Amino acid sequence: MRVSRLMLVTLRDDPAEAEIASHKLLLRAGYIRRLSPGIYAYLPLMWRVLRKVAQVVREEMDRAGALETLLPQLQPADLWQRSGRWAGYTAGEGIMFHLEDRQGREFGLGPTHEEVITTLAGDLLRSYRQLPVNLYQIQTKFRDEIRPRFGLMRGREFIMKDAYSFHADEQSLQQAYAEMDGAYRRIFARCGLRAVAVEADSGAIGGSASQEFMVTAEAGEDLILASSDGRYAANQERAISLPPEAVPLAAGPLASGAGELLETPDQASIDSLCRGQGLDSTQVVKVLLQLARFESGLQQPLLLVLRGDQQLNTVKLANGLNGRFAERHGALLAVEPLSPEALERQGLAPLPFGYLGPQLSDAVLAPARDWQPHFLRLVDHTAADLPCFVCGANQPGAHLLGASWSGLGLTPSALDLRAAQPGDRCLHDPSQRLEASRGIEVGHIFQLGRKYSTAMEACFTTEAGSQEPFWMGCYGIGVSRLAQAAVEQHHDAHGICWPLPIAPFEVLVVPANGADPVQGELAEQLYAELQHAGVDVLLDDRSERAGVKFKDGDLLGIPWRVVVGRGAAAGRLELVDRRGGDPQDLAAAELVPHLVECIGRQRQGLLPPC
RNA sequence: CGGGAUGUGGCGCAGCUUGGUAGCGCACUUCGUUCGGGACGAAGGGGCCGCAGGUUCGAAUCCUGUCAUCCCGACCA
Repeated sequence: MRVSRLMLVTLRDDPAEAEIASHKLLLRAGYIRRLSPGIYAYLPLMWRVLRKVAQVVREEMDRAGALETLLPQLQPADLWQRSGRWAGYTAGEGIMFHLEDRQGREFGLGPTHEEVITTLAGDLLRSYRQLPVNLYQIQTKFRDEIRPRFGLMRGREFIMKDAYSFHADEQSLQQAYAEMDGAYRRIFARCGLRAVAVEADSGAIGGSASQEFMVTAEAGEDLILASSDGRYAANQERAISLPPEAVPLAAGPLASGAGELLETPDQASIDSLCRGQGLDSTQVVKVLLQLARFESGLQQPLLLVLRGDQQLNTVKLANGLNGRFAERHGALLAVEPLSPEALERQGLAPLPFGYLGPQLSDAVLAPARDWQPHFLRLVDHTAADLPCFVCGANQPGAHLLGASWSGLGLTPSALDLRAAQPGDRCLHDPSQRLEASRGIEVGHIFQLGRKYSTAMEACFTTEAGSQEPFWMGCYGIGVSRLAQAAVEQHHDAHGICWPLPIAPFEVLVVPANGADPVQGELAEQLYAELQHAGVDVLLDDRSERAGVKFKDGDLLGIPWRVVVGRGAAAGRLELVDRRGGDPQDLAAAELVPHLVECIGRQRQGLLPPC
C-alpha cells in the first residue's frame, strides 16, 4: 500500500475528547473516528490491525478444536425471557439496546449470545456422542454502557470473540476450560501483550469458576490484587484476604454486652468518632442501610454491618442477594443507599444516620408503603467476629460502648462482604501481602455450568438414555479492546509502537527526498521486493519533506522503517527499529533477506521459542 | 441518575466581563523558494458562533429554555 492512497489524516494536536494515551494516539494517527459516544469507525489502518488480531484469535481457537460460526445480532426477547435475563438487561441499569419491529415484537441487540447458542445447541446436539462442542464467533456486540469512555476500551459497539462450549459432564467442561486458558495465553503472547490471569467475579453472566486476562497498564479500569510470590491474583471485585487484626476494646463488654450509652455529638462518621473518643476503627461496627430492587417488584431494605475499618464490596453483596432472591424474585435490578428522602416518601420517620447500630428494630419499617417491612440483615465476618465493640445507639449524638452480639440480642450469620485491600495478608500464606496494580480486562473465561441449558431446556440424551441439560462454558476476548490495550502498553512520546504481529504494516519504506529520482527508484524497488517476499509493506510516496514522513511514521507505529536517503546512489539504506536503538546501515541487496528473517521471528510475538 | 466543565470552519483554541453581524495556529487549494525530524513567503477556499425563544436599533457576547459532548461520582451517613 502507498501512503498517498491510504486516506491517511494525522492530527498534530491531541483531540479534546481523549484522555488516555492510547485513545489520543489512535485518533491522532488516523486509526479511528468517533461517530457518537462509545461508537467508533475503524478506519482502514485500524481495520488491518483488527483483522490481524482476529486472525491470531481464529488460529488459536481452531487449533484448540473450536468451530467458527456467526450468530444473529438481532435477538428475539422471548429467548431472553426464557433465560430470565430480559428484565435485568433492559430495565434498571440494563445494558441491552432493545427495539420493536413493525409487528410489535420485541428484540434486543446482542450484548452476548448465551441464549441464542444454547437454543441452537438444544436443537442440534441430541446425543452425548456429539459432545463436546465448542463454537465461536468474531463479531460486533452492543452494550448501552452507563458511561462509555476511553475510545475502544469501553464502547457501546465493539468487536468481540465469544465462544461457548457444550459438554456431557463437568469433567469435560473443566478440560475445555483448561484448554481455553492455554489458548488465551497463546493468543495474548502472540499479539505481543503482557497479560496476567486473575480470579474473577462471574458477574451478570453467572456460573461458577471464572478467570480474567488482564493487560497490565496504568490506565486500566480494573484493580488487580496479587501476591508477590505469584500464587494468588484476583480482581478486587473478587479478591479475598485476611483482614488486619482488630485492636481489643479496652473497656470490654459493658452492661452484659448491652453496652453503655456514650455521648458522641457531632461524631457521625467513623473517622470523627474514633478521633473524638480515642478509639481504633477496628473497635467500631458500622451500619449501612440500602435498598435492593428485584425484577418481581420486591423492594427489600438491607441492613449491612461491617467493621469500622472495612469497606463494602458491592459485587459480593450483589452475589449474596442474587443467591437469596433470584429464585423467587428474579434478577437484582439495583442496590442503592436508603436516603432520608426515600424514607419520607415511604411515610417513615427519619432515622439517625451516622448513629445507627445493628440492633435497629424492624419496627421502623412497619409503615412502609412499598418496601418489605423488615430488614435483611447481613453481617460481614470482620464485624461478626468482634467479641465486643462500639456501635450506634440509634439515637442522634450517642453510641453504645462495650456492646456484644449476644448482649444486643442478635445472632448474626456472617458472610464475606468486605473489599480486600492492598497490604492485606494473603490467605494462602499470611506472610505474603496483596499488592495492587491496574489492568485492562481483555479476556474472560467462565465455567457456566448448567444455568443456561437448564433455563433454556437445552438437553441431550446420555449414554444411559436419560435427558440432561448440557454443561456449558463461555469464553470471551474483546478484540477491539485488545487492540487499544496493545497501544496503551506499547507507545512512547512520539507515537505508537505496535507489536509486529498486530501492526497494520510490518515495514514502512521512506524515500527521504522524493524528488531525488535515485532514491525514488530504489524505494520503489525495495517496496516491490518486500511485497514479493510476503512482507506487509507501506511506501510513503508522498511529496512531503523527510521530517513530516518521519513524524508520521513514528505516530503510526509501524515496527520497521527503511529510509532510502543520501546513501541511495551507493546502494545503501538505513533500517530503523521503531522501538528504538541505533539505525543499521545496510546494502540494498542485504535488506530483504535480513528483514524477512527478523520479521519471521517477530511474528511469533512473545511466544517462547519451541 | 447526581455534580462539574465545555459547545465558535476538519482539529486545537481566542473573542464573551464592557453587545456594533468573526479571529489565531494546524490542516486544505494555488504559485514560488526549500528539501534527513511536523519549512518559509505570497495568494485563496471554508463558519446560519450547538439549537430555540427573549431583551435590544443591533446578540458569538446579555436573559430563559433546551440539546449535545467531556470529566468526576453513583459503596462507606
